[in-house]
Amino acid sequence: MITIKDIAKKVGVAPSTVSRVLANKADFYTAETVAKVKTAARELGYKKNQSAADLVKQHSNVIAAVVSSVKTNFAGEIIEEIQKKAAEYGYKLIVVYSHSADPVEQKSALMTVIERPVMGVLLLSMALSDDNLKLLEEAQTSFCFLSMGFDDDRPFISSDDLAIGYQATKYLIDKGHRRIGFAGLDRYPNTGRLRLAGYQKALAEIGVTPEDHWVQSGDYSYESGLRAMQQYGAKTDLTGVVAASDMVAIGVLNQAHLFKLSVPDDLSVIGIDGTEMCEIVQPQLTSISQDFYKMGVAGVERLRQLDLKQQVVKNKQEFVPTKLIERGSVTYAAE
Amino acid sequence: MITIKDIAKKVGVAPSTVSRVLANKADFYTAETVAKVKTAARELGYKKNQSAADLVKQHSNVIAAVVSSVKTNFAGEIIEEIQKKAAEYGYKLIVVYSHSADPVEQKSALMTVIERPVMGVLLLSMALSDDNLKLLEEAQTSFCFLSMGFDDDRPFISSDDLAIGYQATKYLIDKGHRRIGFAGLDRYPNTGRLRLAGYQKALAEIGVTPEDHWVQSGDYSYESGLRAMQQYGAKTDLTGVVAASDMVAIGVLNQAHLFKLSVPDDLSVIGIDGTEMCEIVQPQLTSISQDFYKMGVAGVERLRQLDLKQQVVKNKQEFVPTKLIERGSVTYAAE
DNA sequence: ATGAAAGCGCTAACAC
DNA sequence: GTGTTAGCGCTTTCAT
Repeated sequence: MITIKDIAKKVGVAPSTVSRVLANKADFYTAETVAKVKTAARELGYKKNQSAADLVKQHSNVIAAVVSSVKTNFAGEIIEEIQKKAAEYGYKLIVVYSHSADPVEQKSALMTVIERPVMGVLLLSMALSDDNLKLLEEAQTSFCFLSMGFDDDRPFISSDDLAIGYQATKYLIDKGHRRIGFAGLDRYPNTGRLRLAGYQKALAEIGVTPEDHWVQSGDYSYESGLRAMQQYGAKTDLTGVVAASDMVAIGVLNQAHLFKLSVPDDLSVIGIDGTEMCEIVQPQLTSISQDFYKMGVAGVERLRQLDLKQQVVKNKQEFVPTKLIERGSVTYAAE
Repeated sequence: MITIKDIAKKVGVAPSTVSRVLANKADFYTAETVAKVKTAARELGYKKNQSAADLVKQHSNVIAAVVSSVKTNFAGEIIEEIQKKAAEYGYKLIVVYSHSADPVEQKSALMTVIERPVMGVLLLSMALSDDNLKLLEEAQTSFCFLSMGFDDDRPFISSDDLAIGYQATKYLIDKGHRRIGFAGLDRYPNTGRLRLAGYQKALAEIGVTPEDHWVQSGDYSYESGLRAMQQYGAKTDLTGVVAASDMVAIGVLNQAHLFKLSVPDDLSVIGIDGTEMCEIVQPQLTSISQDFYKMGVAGVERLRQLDLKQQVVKNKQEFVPTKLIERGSVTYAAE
């Protein structure tokens, strides 16, 4: 491995000079030195060990994103936003994946990022176990949860999941639906519980108590949607379904299709997330869009504020607005 | 920041002892010491600086994946495989994203991983510019390209893209098609050129010369598929289309649908990749499946061999077999 | 079984 | 402008 010492020796200067030249510090050295150093670096195939630099500087410009590889597909969209915003500020982004539910794998993913110098960590749709949250809090690293809210005091930027559940359900109610299912929901993380609560609240307002089989659990995946619809059955008495994610909605759509049910005429379906998938399926999917752009940007900004120590985080818990986009999967209830 | 020194001071032992205990080195110390050290570590909220350890050990157990965020969606599948296999060997995985086409962004992504201690880097569907390839080669880091082949001597594990193009086209030909389009192709990276060559070869065998407008360029995205089909037009004389990716195929499908063309009756469409999307769309998509499982596993294995220095890489360039999965988007040509 | 000391590659005072 | 020195947090001989 080639180090600055090797360059220093070859050029006949001190390692510190090499360091300064290569770091483009203000030009406190002759053009000649610069040229010699840079040439030598190139010739030797020098590659900086940024970790060593971070070690002495006690600072890194790497943002880490820990992403739950949950079977919905919005992660890509938000990662792209984070990356773009990070690049604007000269931050790099590394991503590690974990399954939201398994604490051991969670810990491994978390450790991967907090055991090395990172400027901050963004947790994407992660429901961290208590142990792992403690780990993170003790790690002396800035962090912020994205796209998942909590009822304790940890920092997050998320959609208001209670509102989402409510809004989706209310929308179907306003279209005349009263027998409305909720499909593909993962009750374990907060997100799921809140969306369910919103659903129940909207139904309660019109005096409807959901029957047990109306709510079908799952894991936000396409398969969950398929299964939920299979449970509802071809002769379901439901006229509308709130799906826990777009992928679930598509599963419901396809299984309904297999049952020869027409969406939206026989069954209205509304998704959650507003991913690109909505426009790709037939019929196009009416969905509650989460503002992934805003979440990504706000996440990076927040880490940046902490990095700059310009200000303490205010507004630690922040909701970003959602928007219901009407497409073709919902219509008025029949009767 | 709490270091082993702090623990050492608190417990009244040397830092080296703390290091040994915490690293679970063979039990060359009393149970009492172990207990004291571990307790102190917990109490102080000690967090290891793995980078510092890597620095002295001159070794890391992190595999880095550089992923081109090209608009096809197989990356998730292969990353999952890599992660699983890596975990088996105790390696961690970090992922960085880049756009395949922009050398500056490529370089930034590449630097992010080679400037720190990594055991090896896997390049996923990345067409590295010459400059950046040189950078990588000089970095003294093991690497291997995945899911993209090359005609120089760099190491890769990929599907045989020429064969893919040929196989897809030949399949349509065997179904009686002669006027066959190729949609959504990115000619820039090798992958695209090879698939196109395979397509041309298959057509040449039956004495058909593709007309200019049969081949529609793109970037593997859904939108590319839409656009390609728009170019072909509602009254296209094509009876079959080879799509450069599943997402392109779906774009073609949907635009055909808008044109009131029935797939496969009016137009047969075959995709490439074999992603989960194939089963989700209507009609289900016949596609050439790439074996992402095998690529992920083989990539990790190869890095591991290099890491262990057990053997030099043989079989540096390796093709993994593809498989044509018949679903519902192709049928016999009409006439 | 544990301590002392050296050093990984780099940067940042502080000299000169 | 550039060299000297110290040290980031950790591991690893080599002693004892």
